[in-house]
Amino acid sequence: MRLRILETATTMFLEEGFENTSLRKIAKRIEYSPAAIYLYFKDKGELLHAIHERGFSMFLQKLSQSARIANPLERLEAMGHLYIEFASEQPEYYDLMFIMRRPESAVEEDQGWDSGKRSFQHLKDTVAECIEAGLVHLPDAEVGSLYIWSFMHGMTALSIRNRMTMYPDKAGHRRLMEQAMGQMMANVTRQPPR
Amino acid sequence: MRLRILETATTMFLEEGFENTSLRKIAKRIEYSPAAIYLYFKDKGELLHAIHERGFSMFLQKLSQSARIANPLERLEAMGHLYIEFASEQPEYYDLMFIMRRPESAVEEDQGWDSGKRSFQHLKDTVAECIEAGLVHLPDAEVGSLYIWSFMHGMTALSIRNRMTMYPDKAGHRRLMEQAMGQMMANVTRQPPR
Amino acid sequence: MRLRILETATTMFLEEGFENTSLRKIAKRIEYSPAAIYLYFKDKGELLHAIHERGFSMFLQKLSQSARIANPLERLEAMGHLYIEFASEQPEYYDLMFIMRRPESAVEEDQGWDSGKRSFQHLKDTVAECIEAGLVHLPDAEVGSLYIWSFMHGMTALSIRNRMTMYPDKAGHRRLMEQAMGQMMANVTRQPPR
Amino acid sequence: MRLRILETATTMFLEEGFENTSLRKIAKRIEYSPAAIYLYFKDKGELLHAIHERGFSMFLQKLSQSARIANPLERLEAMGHLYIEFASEQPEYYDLMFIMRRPESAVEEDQGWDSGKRSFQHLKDTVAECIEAGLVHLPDAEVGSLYIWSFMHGMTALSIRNRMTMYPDKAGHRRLMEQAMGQMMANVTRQPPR
DNA sequence: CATGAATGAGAGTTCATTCAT
DNA sequence: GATGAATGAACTCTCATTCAT
Repeated sequence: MRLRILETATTMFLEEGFENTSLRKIAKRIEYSPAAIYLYFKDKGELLHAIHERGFSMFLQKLSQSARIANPLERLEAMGHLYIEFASEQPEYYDLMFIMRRPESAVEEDQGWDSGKRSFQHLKDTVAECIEAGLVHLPDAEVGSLYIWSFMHGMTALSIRNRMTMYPDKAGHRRLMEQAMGQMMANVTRQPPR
Repeated sequence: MRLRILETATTMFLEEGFENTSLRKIAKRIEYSPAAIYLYFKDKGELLHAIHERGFSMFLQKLSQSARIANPLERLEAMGHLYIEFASEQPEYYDLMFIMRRPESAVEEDQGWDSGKRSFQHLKDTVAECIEAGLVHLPDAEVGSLYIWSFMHGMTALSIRNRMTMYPDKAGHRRLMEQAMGQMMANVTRQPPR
Repeated sequence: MRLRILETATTMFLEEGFENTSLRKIAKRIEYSPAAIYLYFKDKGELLHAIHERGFSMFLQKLSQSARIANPLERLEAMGHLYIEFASEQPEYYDLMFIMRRPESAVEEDQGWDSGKRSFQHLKDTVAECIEAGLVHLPDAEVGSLYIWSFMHGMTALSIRNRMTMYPDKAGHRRLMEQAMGQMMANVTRQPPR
Repeated sequence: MRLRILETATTMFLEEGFENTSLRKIAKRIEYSPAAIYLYFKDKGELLHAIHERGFSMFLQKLSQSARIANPLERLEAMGHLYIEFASEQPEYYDLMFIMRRPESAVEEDQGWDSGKRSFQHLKDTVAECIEAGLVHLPDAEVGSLYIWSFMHGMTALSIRNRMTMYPDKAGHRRLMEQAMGQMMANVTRQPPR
């Protein structure tokens, strides 16, 4: 069924890369006929889209675990941890959602990216709260949240796309990221005036 | 000639991705026969590799413009500007060098990534100097430089791969990035104790 | 269907040689698309292998017609006739099985040649019986059967590969072969002492 | 020069097979340009033809070593040894001359095969002498020589094209062939009446 | 609901050959 | 006498997709 295809496809996208994953191979793996996939998805693009959506739903759910934290700074920090957690646990989804090239058409219509926007808005709100509460050294929620998100994305993207080979132990990346994030949070937090 | 192929290929790799760029299409675009490419490059991989090298050579040259700056903090800042400049002016190369999925084989042998490591080392040295001079609020050059690079990469990668559509004016991204970088530098710079 | 491809391929392998027979040409001849062949055979090698097996199955079946002959000498003679018959009726298969260059890999693993060995063993057994019964002038079944097989193969190979043009009437080759075989049998058969 | 190309080509035909030897590869091996070959040979066919001729010239020269032997039976036996010697020492030439498929055109015009015919004639003459002298148990020179040649060719062809894997030690084939030939000669030689 | 059969398009790559220089 | 540059045609093989059943 639909879910089965989705999961197999996702796994294979990770294992072999998107471009190297053909419908044929997916079909063979789940022991269905290639044609069967077309009963559930119009074409390869739609399959991709569905995975995309699923990924974002998981992502938002993950982040929402921080929603109940009252203190905005603590919430911000929690979001960071959850972000790293998601990227580490679901690199294939992360890649698909945030790194993989989007088809030109999708970019124009900004299709399937509202979840992305919502996430960003969520971050922005939290940052704004932090600023208002004077907990953070950022004069502008807009730029501030771009700054934070960029940093988080940069780390994960470098790791996922194998550009952090100066730290060859890939399993250790997560700890590294946590450390770097600690650094960032320390810098962002207002300095106690002497 | 060789250069012509290289440039066309680079452009096309960006436009369509590595996997979707066929030698045939490259050949057609430069109005050569597919076979002609093989006179200059052993195979598709070698072509990719050549572009890669060219990109890094341009990148290192760009960054080296900051070498003559004595003050390490100023140098660090200059490097940031140059980084953004490179990514804006040569998004194809940036993508190829830092974002595009690397063939598994290349990852294992860490082929063609020494330039990458050298760049990172360069950054690390500068950060270390800043720390030593007490110009910067980072307790550790290793993590500190990962932090800075991640941030820089994150911004450019989001922009290049069309994940910053909440700022629809793509031409304005560069200014945004400069602002965010300013923010980062401000946060990193030691606060004057009262 | 499968059989159709097999037969066309066999014919073409003979006509043009294995290396000169492309899947494309086979496909065109049977008015299918090249891709269709891959529905039935994994690759060109498998196609070759399938033909090979079919050939040997036909060959063994042909030879087995002699099995019921009790007298070993008569059986040996019958085998000779059947051998010539097969080579004349199925020169494509004969060529493929006994003459065509085998891919180096197949040679090393001795793949698909067990039938070949079985046939030879069959011959050896018969020769041994003849020797035991004193019907034949050969002191050794091993060398004796190599001798006989070599002779049979030599004739057919020369004919199939067009090295018997000193007898331009190709249709007459079969009769010639029968005669030569008669000669061989006469020589092999023990001479009546005075 | 011409000879250099010829020799390299021959060697490569052996090493890799005729179909797998391209002009490019030959050119690369002798460190000439592919185009250079065309200065010496009209096309690949002519190159092949030249090798063919060279092979036959070597073959005839080899066989001619037996010409001075007066006793026809001894001469016949010597020819056999020389035949095996040639096939063992120059399997690539033997293959080209006696096994490799001839282009249809060559077959029709019987091109380049006069040497082949001459060799056969030579054999036939010797056999005829043997018969006349009553040294041999063959009632007919025509069929008799076909018989002998077929046998000799069969052995060598089976060995060269890897159909004698029931004797895995390829180096030992030559001894085997000599033995089998001994057998044949014994059978052919008239039996002493009682 | 599912498949078997089929295909057109296209991939990377190699080849024999030509021709201006 | 030799080459560098180039190509058209062909190769094996994979893919996304369709459609009758």
